[in-house]
Amino acid sequence: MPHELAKQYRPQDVETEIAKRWDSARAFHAIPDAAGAPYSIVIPPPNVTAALHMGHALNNTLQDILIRYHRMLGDNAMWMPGTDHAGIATQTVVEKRVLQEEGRKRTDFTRDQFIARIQKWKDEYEKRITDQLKVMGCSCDWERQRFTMDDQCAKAVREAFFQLFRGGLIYRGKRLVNWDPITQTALADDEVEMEEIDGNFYYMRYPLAEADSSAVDPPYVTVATTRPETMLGDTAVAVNPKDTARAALIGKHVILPIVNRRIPIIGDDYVVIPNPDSDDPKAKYASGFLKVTPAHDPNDYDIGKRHNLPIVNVMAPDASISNQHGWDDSSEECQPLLGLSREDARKWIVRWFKDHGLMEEIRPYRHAVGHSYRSHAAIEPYLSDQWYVKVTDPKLAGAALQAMNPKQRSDAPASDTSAISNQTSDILTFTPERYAKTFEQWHRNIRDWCISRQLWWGHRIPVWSRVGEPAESYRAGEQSSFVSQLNQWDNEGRIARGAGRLMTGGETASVDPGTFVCVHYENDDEVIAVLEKAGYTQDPDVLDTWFSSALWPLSTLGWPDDTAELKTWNPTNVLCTAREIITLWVSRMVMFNLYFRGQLPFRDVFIHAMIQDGHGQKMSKSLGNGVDPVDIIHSHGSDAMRFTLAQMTTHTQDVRLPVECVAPASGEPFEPKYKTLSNGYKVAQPIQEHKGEKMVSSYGVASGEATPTKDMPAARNTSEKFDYGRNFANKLWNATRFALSKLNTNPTPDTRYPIPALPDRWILSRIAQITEQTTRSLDAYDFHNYADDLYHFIWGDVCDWYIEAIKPTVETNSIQQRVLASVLDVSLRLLHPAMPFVTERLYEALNDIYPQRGVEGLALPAGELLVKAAWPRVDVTLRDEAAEQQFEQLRELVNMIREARTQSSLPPRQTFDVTIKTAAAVQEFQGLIEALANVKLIDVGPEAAKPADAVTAVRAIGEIYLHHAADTEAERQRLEKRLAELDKCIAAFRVRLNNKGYVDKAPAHLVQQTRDELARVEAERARVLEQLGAK
RNA sequence: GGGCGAUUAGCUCAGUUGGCUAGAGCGGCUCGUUUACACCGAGCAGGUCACAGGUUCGAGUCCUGUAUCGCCCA
Repeated sequence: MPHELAKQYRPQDVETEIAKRWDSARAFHAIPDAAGAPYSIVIPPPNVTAALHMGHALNNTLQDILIRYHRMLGDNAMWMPGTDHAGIATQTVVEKRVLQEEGRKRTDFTRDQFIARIQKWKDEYEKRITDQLKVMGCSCDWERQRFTMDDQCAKAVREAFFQLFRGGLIYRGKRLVNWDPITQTALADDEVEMEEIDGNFYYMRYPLAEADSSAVDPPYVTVATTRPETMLGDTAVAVNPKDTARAALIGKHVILPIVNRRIPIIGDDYVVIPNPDSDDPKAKYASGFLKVTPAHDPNDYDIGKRHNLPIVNVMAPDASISNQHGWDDSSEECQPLLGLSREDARKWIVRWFKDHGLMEEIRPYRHAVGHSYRSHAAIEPYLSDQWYVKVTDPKLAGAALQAMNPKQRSDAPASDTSAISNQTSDILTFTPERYAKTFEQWHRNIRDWCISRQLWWGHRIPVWSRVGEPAESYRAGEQSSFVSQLNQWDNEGRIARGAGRLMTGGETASVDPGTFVCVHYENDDEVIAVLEKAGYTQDPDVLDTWFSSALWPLSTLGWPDDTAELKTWNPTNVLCTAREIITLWVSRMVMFNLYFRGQLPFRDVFIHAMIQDGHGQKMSKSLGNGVDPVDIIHSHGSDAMRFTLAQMTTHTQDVRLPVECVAPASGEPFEPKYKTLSNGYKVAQPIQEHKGEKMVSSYGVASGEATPTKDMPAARNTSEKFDYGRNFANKLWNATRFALSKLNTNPTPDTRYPIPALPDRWILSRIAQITEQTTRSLDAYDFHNYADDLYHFIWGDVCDWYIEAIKPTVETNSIQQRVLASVLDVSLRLLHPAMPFVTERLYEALNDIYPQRGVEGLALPAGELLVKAAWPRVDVTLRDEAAEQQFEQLRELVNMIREARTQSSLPPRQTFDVTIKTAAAVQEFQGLIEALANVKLIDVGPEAAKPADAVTAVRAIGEIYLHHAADTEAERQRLEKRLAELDKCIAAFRVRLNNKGYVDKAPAHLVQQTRDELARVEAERARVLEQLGAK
């Protein structure tokens, strides 16, 4: 039964039903041993922290285009879906929520209780994300969906940790973390907000220590600092060796006031050389001497490592001054400081320096200080024990570098690339190429990876330890049965001991091999019981989220088991992601997949554009300028969103997407009113009003500045950008609707008849071209051109010209019907990866009415579902250059007539008599001209005579005359305008041809081409002049 | 501080290895509802390709510098 198609494409009528059909056909499910070359993609797992935004929509649209394309090519295509637990981000979001709604803090719960709360959040958002992807039409293999903390992934994480631990690639070390002294946890860098505050630069004098220093003038050095209280932990003063005025002091010492610590003056390039005239505030305010406090400043920590300086930590975890955490030379003078807050300590020390004549100057200084985005307390760089992966090892970073496509490496031999091109399966290639550099530089400058986090939500570190006295007894062999038990388990691969080395204060020290025990299997209760009985406890920390993400192409496919999935689809074919992910994630997947499996996780990396708002700002939750793809699907439909996104994304530019509000009751979109925040960002005002309707903007919701109510609901967002795709979907819909009304439902099945008419030969030739173009674009990840070419082919060639050209004949011409059906079929196939819903629906309608399609040179075997249909293959014989050329002539003549008609303000509906004077072989398409230009041809030919009262248009191809329509003034203006254009053109060609250099050096065919063009243009000019003369 | 990218029509963007009379969509203007589509059709207007040098017979495209904007890493 033919389905009635509505007059307009209404996505909401179609999308749900089509999604159900795909689902019940299990169209997205792939099995390892099925036919076809393996093709696979793993989704960059979205964080369960929040719902997806437009950036995800773009990311997943592109992946879906690739997967659907390869599925149609006949590959065994599998797209692995899943989500990421996103440790710190999710835990923080839930903590905030619980505090807001129940007034309870995390520490009011047990660890297990609180994890259960996070788990609930995860379940909710995992579902929401999955639903978002499904309404977008993402053809993921949903039966395989994974989560980075599910059992299968946990098993992979455990195995990976164990192997690295045993291989000596995991160690325990000290690190400065971002410490929040109020909540007493470490924070990730992106949880630290920079805030401008009004502070001071303090210029403090440290006396020189050397006996002869009284001879030096002055007998002290002046250090400049914004944080005087940290001076208690100073272990050096640094000078830039290039600083000629001060470098002489390198090697001498100073006595640290109050503490009376003798510390060296060292040379380090990091120190800024002062320059009072500089625009750079650092140089302007610098004193040339930098106090070095390795325990309390990240840069100083690095300097300390370079110079092997001691690390003196003068603070307790609550940031009060303390001599209990790594400060053992606190003098009598220091005693009053102990226990003071850092703020009070600063006051005390400033006063002390003033009182002792050592405070040279205090200058006001506005600068950025990191604050906890949770407690808003100033962040304290704080030294603590952490676990590391030794990614600097050649087995990790080195292997990743080796795997790069040699053509994309900076040390590539410039000339010889011939041997490389056919080894593509074993090398890592970036698109666009420039991102290879990011990857390479990261690995060349890589630092060991801190993998422990002081969190509850995540993979618990599988290491048991007993730091302190029990290690002694282990060494002494007191519990020999215990030790021999461990030895046995070690041999059996149930545990691994030691953690390489323990780094302290820039040095490394051996650790008793019994201190840290990694337990291989999560459910090995026997081992765990014995360890815990012996006083071991499991490390309370969890792993960095990226540790489990790094295993994603392995864990999702079943590793460490040697599954059929793993064998079939790892390496995957392409990873499709955003720029900042190259270092965070791509790098780690490459290192891990190579280390654990000896193969790349993927062969290609495609980096796509970023989506910004209409003001060029990155979309972010806090600015409320993100757009939920479901909002766009609501206003424009999924296909429209997908197609527009694909068309917008190019290899160079980020994309600006102006965001509009939708009034909830009327559904009308409008541009919101904005305001500018103190940090310079432009955001929508929290409450918006449109034609009397009041609503809360997404910024209002995100910032908490307004709360949606029944009378003032939250507004959806939209963007008129997506009109582009919506209109296109509608165009395709109506073109098909028209075609279906013209197709005879009982066509002759014969495919081998000749194709007589010019439009048919022309459009089939165009089919051959567009198929080749789109295929090439998709293979090159060139989504913009793929979409753009199809848009212009379908709208321009198929609708504006082909369908218009066949209107007079198609109803009675069964051959033409067959071509028309085939043209539509190919269009639907080519467009399906980008617009799956509407094409699937139209394919169904086409199947109902006209099931036998295809012509000679173009096989189009019809199946039930387009999602499983074959990508078109065209025979070279379909190309018909003669038809293309002729159709071009036709178009030119029709355009001339249309132009002359409009410009002379002639009624469009009136059918004019027309004479055409041209040498072109017009006879073949006279009828087409009449139909397309709405004219009646009176005379055609090279010698056709111009009637007396005709409007004339002139082009190189010939002249057209509209009878009984002379409008002398309009025509004269038109001819003069054309004359000016031609004169400009002729002048340019002549300049070029009069240039000896051009004629001598440019390729001969180009010179000839210029001569031909000039001749053409000059001939047209002569005709124009002739017509003007007649006026 | 290091790296990468951008600057082309009022707006958002194309412009493949230098070889156009520089393009598209939206917006604007003028016409038009003889049944595919007003989410439409026909036509028109609109650009010193950020700026300054350079290479070349020839530069939107390559090189150098300047300005502005953005991103990534520290």
